[in-house]
Amino acid sequence: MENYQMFFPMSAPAAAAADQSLPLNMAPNSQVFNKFHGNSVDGFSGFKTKDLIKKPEDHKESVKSGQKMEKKIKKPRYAFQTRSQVDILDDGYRWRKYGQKAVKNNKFPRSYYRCTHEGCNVKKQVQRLTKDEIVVVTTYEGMHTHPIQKPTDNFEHILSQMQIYTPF
DNA sequence: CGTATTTGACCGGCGC
DNA sequence: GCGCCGGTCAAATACG
Repeated sequence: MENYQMFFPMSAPAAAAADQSLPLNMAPNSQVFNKFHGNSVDGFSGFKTKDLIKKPEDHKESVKSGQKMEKKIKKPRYAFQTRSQVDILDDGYRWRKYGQKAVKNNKFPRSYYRCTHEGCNVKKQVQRLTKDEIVVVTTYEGMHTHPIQKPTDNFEHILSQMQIYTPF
């Protein structure tokens, strides 16, 4: 694959609309991307939080008696779709691909990614719609527990940091 | 040479 | 119990 460098208009794509109880600190002092690539019209065509989750959670609790667990919050997943020609939507985090499966009723495969930060088990999956093959659905699962580590952003960050270490 | 990606195997849940 | 299905693992491979 080629390296398509995409810039996302928002720094915290999915977790921004997260209504979870997790202490999300996606990118507190982070940056604002304004350079969106090409597609000026409707970068986002939709945003649905838990609509396309196949199953809420009917899992039996790991604990049976004595304690009650929040059965509401199990695995928060946030999906949003983007119009893009490429699948790789770089949102600023490092993702390592760990799987790819074909989806039923869809001729395009679905890719599974995982955040490569230690202790940060955020997963995401990228899927393309058969109906509109320019629509890419990205589903996030979990919350990042570390600041963003976008290379480009880091560059600016490093530059600003350098001013601390250099007398100029 | 170290790291990320690829890709078939594997595994657990669920329906029949 | 068996087979399908969705998700993950891991060894091999590609890539810088």
